[in-house]
Amino acid sequence: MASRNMPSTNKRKRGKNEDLDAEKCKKSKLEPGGNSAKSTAENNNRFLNGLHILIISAGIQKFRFDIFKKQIIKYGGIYMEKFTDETSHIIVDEKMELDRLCRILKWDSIPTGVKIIKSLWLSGCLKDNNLNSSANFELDNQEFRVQSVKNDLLNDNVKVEPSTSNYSPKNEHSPTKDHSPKKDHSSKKAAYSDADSDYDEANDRALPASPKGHKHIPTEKWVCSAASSDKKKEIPNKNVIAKLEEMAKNYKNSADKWRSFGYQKAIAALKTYNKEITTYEDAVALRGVGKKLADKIWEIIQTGELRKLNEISSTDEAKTTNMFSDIWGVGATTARLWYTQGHRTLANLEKNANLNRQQKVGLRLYDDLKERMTREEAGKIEQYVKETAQKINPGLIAMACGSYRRGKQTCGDVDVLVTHPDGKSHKGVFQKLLHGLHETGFLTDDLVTQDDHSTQQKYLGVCKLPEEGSQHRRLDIIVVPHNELACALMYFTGSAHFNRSCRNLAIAKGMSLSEHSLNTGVIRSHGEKINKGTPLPTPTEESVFELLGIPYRSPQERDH
DNA sequence: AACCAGCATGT
DNA sequence: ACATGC
DNA sequence: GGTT
Ligand SMILES: O=c1ccn([C@H]2C[C@H](O)[C@@H](COP(=O)(O)OP(=O)(O)OP(=O)(O)O)O2)c(=O)[nH]1
Ligand SMILES: [Mg+2]
Repeated sequence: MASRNMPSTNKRKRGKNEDLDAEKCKKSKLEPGGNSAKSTAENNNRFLNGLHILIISAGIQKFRFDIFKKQIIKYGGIYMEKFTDETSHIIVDEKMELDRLCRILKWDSIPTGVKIIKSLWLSGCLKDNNLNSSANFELDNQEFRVQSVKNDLLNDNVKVEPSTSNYSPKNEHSPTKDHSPKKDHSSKKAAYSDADSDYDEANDRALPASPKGHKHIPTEKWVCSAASSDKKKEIPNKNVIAKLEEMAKNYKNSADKWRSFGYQKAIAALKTYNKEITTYEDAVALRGVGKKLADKIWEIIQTGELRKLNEISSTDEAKTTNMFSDIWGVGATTARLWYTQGHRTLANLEKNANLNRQQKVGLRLYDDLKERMTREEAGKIEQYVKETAQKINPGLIAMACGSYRRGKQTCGDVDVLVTHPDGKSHKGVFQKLLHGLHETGFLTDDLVTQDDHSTQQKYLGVCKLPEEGSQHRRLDIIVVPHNELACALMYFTGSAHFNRSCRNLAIAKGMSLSEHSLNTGVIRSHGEKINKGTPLPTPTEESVFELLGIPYRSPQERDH
């Protein structure tokens, strides 16, 4: 990411890249949540002042990488996205070798005046709050460097594996992989071209790929119609899914959202593939599962464990940031900030960290809000909101969507949609409804709302049934105009994965789908919408499916 | 190397 | 602008 | 992370 760039001879390019760099610096200085007195004091010790530091990401975990980045800026250094002639320090992984570095940076030779230092140096500096000597961390002397570079260039085809010492995961994998092919993957891949109906990248592929003997391609060709409807007692690949979900969570909480996204997509593919995966080939044939994930899946199948996961999960960082991220209102950025500030426990957080209002609620109700409720309890909450709404106006429609509408046996929260058939009486409902729900003490805490309710579209809060032993539960309410009901229902029913699939399909068809409308004639340029397009009439959910060109799916079938 | 959904609210 | 969440 |  922050590497592969121009030879040292090049002056930096003007324009885009510089803007980006400047942008990044600005961003990182705006730390969320404010800082404690302690860290303010730390900020004054700008021991990295004037240093232009480039981190080579290869071999360095994203988690550490991001902390480095943030801390460099915090302590007065300049974080560099790419190598320029201003670069003073290059931070590399402990296992980095000079020839590899040269290839990464496309260097013919090593520039002078640049220190190439192992990352432990930076770790030490940050730990000691001091610019330590880098002598013990610099890579070997120059003559050696130049030579090794030359050798590489001569050899031309340098595929030198960086993993010289220690174990090499790849090598441990490949032999095992060879045991697997009990299958001839003759008709394995992609027999069908589902270009037209590519409604979910992961799922569309998953099904067609599975039937080795199934001649039927009938309607199941679109996972849309059959996908998640059947609840199984035995979930195939359960352990694999569990491990990958942990990986996804770890990466999410280390702010590597796209890596997490990749895992989640693979998980979705596995869930849709209703059979036990037994071979590497099985796994890699799934859309959304590439070689690296197939390797990991294979390892889990063979050993029941994933070393990479054990490695990550055993770290203090992962444990702590995962715990912090379970607080409502605390995401990856804040969790990691608190970690780098030295916080390790929830109790410590309460006393010493800087929490916003939502996070204080989240922390206070930590245990309750982590739990899912039974479907039955969710039904009672829906009913409570519905009755309160209809006391205000009997014509109001209120229904639980989300996991409840999809028929799940447990619900993480209750998502209530409110509208009115006359197309206008939904206005002003928030004010009255929230007042009604507060009045009885049903709502215990607000998380996201609006003071004057003038343009409010959603309410996120906490409620508690008036019953013995009831727990605090998350409640989401949206109020929508009746002409947006279909799209709002689609959105609020989900699942989130399902929504994103539909929206991806919409993009592919030159449309755009949101909770408000399905627009056509959308023009995008460089990923950005130039023209919002025009809303299509969508009287029913069915009409949305039809306009998207996919068969209707009941809520239960949208549980991806 | 770009893309991976689109939006509301809080700070 | 960014973080967080739906 | 994967796909295009
Ligand atoms: O990133 C998201 C999250 C949610 N939603 C939609 C789909 C989802 O079904 C609905 C409600 O969100 P919630 O987080 O409550 O998910 P859920 O499907 O109801 O699951 P849970 O049982 O955890 O509440 O909002 C999205 O479109 N994108
Ligand atoms: Mg929900």
